[in-house]
Amino acid sequence: MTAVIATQENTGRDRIEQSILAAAEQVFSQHGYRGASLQAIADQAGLPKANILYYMGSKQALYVRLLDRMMSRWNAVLEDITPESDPGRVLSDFIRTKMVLGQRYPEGSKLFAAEILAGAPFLNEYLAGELRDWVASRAAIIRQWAVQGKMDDVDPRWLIFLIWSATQHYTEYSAQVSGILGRDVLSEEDIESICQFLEQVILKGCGISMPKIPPIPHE
Amino acid sequence: MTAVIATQENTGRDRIEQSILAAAEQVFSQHGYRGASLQAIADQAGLPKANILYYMGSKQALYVRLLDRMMSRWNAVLEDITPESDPGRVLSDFIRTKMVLGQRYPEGSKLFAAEILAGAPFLNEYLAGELRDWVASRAAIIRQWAVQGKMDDVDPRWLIFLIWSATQHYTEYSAQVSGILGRDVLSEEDIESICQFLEQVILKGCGISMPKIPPIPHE
DNA sequence: GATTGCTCTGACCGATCGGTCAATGTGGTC
DNA sequence: GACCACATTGACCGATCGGTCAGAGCAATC
Repeated sequence: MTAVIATQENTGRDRIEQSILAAAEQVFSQHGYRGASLQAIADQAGLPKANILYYMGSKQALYVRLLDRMMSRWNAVLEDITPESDPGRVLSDFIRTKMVLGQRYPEGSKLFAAEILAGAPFLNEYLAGELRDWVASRAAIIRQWAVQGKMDDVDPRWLIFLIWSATQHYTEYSAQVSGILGRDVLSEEDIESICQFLEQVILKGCGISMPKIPPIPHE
Repeated sequence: MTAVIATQENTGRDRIEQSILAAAEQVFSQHGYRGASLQAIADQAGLPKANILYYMGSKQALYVRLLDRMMSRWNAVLEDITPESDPGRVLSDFIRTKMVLGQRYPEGSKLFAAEILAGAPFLNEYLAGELRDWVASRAAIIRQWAVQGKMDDVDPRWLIFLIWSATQHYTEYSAQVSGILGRDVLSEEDIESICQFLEQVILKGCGISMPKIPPIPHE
C-alpha cells in the first residue's frame, strides 16, 4: 500500500489492447468478419462492449489490424534463398517453419483462412501485389534449381501451394483432424511425424535428396 | 395463351427448393453459419425472406440440409479399394476425383471448410464417427500396400490428409490462388497441370511408380 | 481544491437479425 | 361457386447488431 510499484503497469494501454486483440482473433477466426460480434469479443476479453470500440475505433479497424499483425509474422519466411541454396535444406526449413507458425498462431491462421474463404475483401490488394511478387520471385529461384539439375522440373507455383496447403491443413482443419485422430490436440510427436512425412514425400517427389545436416532448430 | 403447356412445371416445389439451396450454399460458403443472413439468401434467390422459411423451416435446418447434401457427394470416393489394388492407380484416381469434386461444387466445399473452421459444431459426430471409420479402413489398406512393398512405409493418415489439403486448396483458397496467378478462374489446362504435378510428386514421394494406363476419364 | 486530460461504461440509437402470423392468392374437386 | 389444401408474402415481434455519447471516475498539475 505504501510502496508504489512502477514496474507492473497492470492496466497499461498496451496490455489491454493485446488482450482485446487476442479475444478478437479467437472470435473472428471462428465465425469470420460478418459472423463475429463485438459483444462476443467483449465477453471473451472480459470488458464492456463500449471499451472495445474506445480502444479499436470500429469493428473493421480491429479486423484489419488483426490481418496486418498476422501477415507481418510471415515476412521472414523464405526470405534469403538464392539460386545457390540447397533445395532440400530450403524446402525442409520451409515446411517446418510453416508448420511451426501454424501451431504458434492457430487463431491468426484461421482468421486468414476465413478472410480468403469470404473472397478476401480486405486482402485483395495484398494477394495481387506483395504476395504475388513474393511467389513470383521464389518461383524464379526454384526454376533455376531445376535448370541446374538440383531437382525435377516441376511447376514451382504448384509446389509452393502444395506446401502451404499441406501445413495449413493441420491448423485450419484442426477440428477435422482432431475428430479423425480422436484426440483434442496434436502432440509434439504428431507434429514431428507430420513434418518428417511431408519432408520425405515432397522432397523425394521433387527428386531432391534429403539434406544431410538436420535443419535449423525451430524455436 | 390458349395452349396449356404441362411439361414446364416452372414453379414446382422442387425447382424452388433447389434454387433456395443454391443461393444458400453461396451465402453460407462465403460468410459461415453465423455470418450468413436469411435476407441475403432470399435476395440471392430472388424470393421474399418469409418464403425461405416456409420452404426450409429454419436457418439451421437449411444449413444442415446443405451439409448433408455436400457430404453425400463424397460417399463414392475411394469406395472400392482393396489390398490387391494398384496404389498408383488408386491414389491417382483419388487425386483427380477430389480435384474434380472441388471444381464441380466449389460453394459446397467452401461451406464445409467454413463449418470446420468454426469448430465443426454441426459435424462433430460425423467427423468422429463415419469419417473416422472411413479413414481408419483406408489407412489399413494403404498400410498393407506398404507391407507388400508396393510403396514406401509412410503414415497413411498423413498421406490422406496431404491429398485432401492439396486438392481442396484450389477451391477453398481460390481467392488467394486467383490473386497470385492473376486470373479469375483456373483454366482446364491449369487443372490438368496441377493434377499431373500432384500425381507425380505424391506418387514418386511415396515410392510408387506411375500407373501405365491413364486413369478413368472424369465426367 | 479547482482544473485538466484520459479512461471507462451504461444507456441509447437506427438497422438488421431469425422467426411468426394473419391475410390473400391459387388451382383442383365436387 | 362453394370448398379446401397449399403457396405466398407484407407486417410485425423481441433480440441483437455496430456504433455514439454524455457523464462518471481518476490521477497529475497548478
